[in-house]
Amino acid sequence: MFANIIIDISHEKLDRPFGYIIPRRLEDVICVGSFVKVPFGKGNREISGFVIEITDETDYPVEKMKEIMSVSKNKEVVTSRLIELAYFIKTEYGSTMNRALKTVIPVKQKVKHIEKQTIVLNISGDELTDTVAAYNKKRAKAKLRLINELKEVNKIPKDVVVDKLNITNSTLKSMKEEGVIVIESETKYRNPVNVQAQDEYDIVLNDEQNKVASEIKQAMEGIYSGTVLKDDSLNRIHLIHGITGSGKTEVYMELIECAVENGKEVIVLIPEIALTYQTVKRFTRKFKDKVSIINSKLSKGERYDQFERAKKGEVSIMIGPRSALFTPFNNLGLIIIDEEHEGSYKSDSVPKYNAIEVAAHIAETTNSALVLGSATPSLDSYYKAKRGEYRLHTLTKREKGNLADVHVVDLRDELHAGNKSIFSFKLQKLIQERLERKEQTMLFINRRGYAGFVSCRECGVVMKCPHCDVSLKAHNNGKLICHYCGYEVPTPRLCPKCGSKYIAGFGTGTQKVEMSIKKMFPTARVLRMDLDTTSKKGGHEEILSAFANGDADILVGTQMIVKGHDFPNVTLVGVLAADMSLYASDYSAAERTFQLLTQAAGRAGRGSKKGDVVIQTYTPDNYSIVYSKDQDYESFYREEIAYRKLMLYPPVARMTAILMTSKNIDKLDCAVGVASEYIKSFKERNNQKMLAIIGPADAGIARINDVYRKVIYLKHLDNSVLIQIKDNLEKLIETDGRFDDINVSFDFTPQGNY
DNA sequence: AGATAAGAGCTT
DNA sequence: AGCTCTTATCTA
Repeated sequence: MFANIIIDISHEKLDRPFGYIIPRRLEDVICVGSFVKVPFGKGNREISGFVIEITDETDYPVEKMKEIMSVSKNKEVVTSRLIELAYFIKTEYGSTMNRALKTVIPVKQKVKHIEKQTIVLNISGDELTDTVAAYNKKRAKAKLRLINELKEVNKIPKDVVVDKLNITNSTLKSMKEEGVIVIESETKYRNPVNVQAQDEYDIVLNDEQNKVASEIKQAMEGIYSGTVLKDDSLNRIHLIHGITGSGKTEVYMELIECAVENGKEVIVLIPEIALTYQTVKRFTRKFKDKVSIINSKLSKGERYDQFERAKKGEVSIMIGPRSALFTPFNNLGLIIIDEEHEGSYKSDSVPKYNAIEVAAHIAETTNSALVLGSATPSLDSYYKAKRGEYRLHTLTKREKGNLADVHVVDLRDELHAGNKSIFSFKLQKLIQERLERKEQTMLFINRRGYAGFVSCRECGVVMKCPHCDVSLKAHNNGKLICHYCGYEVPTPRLCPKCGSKYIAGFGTGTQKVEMSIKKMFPTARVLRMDLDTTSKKGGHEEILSAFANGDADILVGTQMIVKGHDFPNVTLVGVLAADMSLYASDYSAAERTFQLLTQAAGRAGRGSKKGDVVIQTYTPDNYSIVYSKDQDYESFYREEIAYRKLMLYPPVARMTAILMTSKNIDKLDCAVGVASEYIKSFKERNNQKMLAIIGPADAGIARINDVYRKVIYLKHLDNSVLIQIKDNLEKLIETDGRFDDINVSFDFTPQGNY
């Protein structure tokens, strides 16, 4: 017998199955999905691999074939269903089969080869060069790269975090042995959320919820009984558009119950940020120990255990972020994706899969229903629903409490009225009221750090990161930090260019808001929540529960505070600079602004008390601001989709971003030119009048970590044309020497800009 | 010539 | 990716 094996090395040239002989002694232990060790290459070095097929015939000469050495203890590491899914992800999103398999299996296998590490050097000068030479006899490429990096680094004083290097683990080990202090990127794990059985759960659905639930349940019964066909997406995929606080979760509960009663298993995706004890409790109260939860803070083992329990049938409901999609259930019947508009459902590392698309594929192959829910559906999903690809359901009534009063404040008027603070008079007055009434306030700002960038008022020079094309952000620990590569320097007291002492921060960040609040309302107890405080204190949950317990009067934070949390005592929400996200120059800026404001406004007045929302802006007439005031999704959608139609933007047309990066700017310029000429000639040759080519241009951030970035956008109504261009371009890139040292990546669903 | 660095090809 | 064999480049 032979086994076809995917070698555990992620490289295009090895991205195919290799045949191995299954020795007699292993015949009973090896199955499809086994994780094995095999001899590979000259010198027969021991490499791991996944068995993806077992067969008794082979094209490869048996006498040249090697034997499998050993099998890992647990027989089936990946189920056949997940191998198929990995193949889908590989072909759909472009990655090696090895990498696709790894995204799909429960335990993140150790990445053997290149890992990003932060290193700190405690040596300099000749000593440094000698050290590097000493431990790098063999690996020419790694060595060269390292030396180049280190030469540059030499200029920087010792004991300073210098850079993030791509180095192999063995090099890292040797460096440690050589006495170089190496700080590896830390991974923090926390204990899983404890699932405790609680008293029976208080659910009575209102008419509206009932209607939606029974419609979807009817479709589910149809799916399970086989009357709904595989490609009947209208019955298979459902979009629930329910305003904030309309009780989507109650509907989910009802649907989950229906699936469980039919002997089916359920996956519920919730954005990581909303995966708090509060959220999870609602599920465990109803479904008790049938529920399992995973989050990214679980250790590999803990996470693996939860997936094993699902595989054995010990649990039937899995709640988690994006990766919970890969729960190895044997009898899946329902996938729910809550807050489906959330950006976190799109993977940002290779393979860049979209959880909604993958879920749709899983639903089709496992005969399950897919339910998407949001108060502010993504334009993409709503468009599909309108076109009859998804079934649309709406919830218009707020369960308890009323929609808050939304006040839009024009910041230009405030300035004219002599208000120099970052809080409008209206907001100040309302905060004061809340403090007196012992109610809570949330203040939201779309930035972190004490201030934005730092510049000299004398000569105008802006403090920039030496490795990235972005300005450094000032933090109140006296340091300037690059938010892209982590580079940090102490804040200079004098301008490094002209020596002026008038060097100061601009803009407003969460820290500055916190300070200003404390100054203006000295008695107020303020909590701050942003990337700084959450990483320090080991998670946002701590801050949120402190706020929920009433430990503070005001919560100041970035995006993360507006997402799906339910604080009954919050009656005031302030959005300090609503336009901030409008300035992003990509096509979905208005969509994200509308989502953000609507979700933020939905935070106020969840309890019995009336709520107020203050939106401060310089552009009060912008439609994303006007419609969010009344939570008028429909009108926003109509205006936004008209714009997308006019401009040929997604979801009306398909778009591809071709991102090209290189350390060498001249080579990059040349390559980008070649690519763009090629696409233009493609357009001519094939008479593709509808193909729009934008660029090439610098990416939004033109340089990150000393790597230059350029981008070309393509738009077309027909995605297959874009794929054709991609295939042709890839061939060109492989053969044309002008693309050496150039990294090219294609993104077929670009969100935000590059 | 001899050493060494960059390049190309292959892996079952 | 990592190993080995091949070719280009450097040192006197």
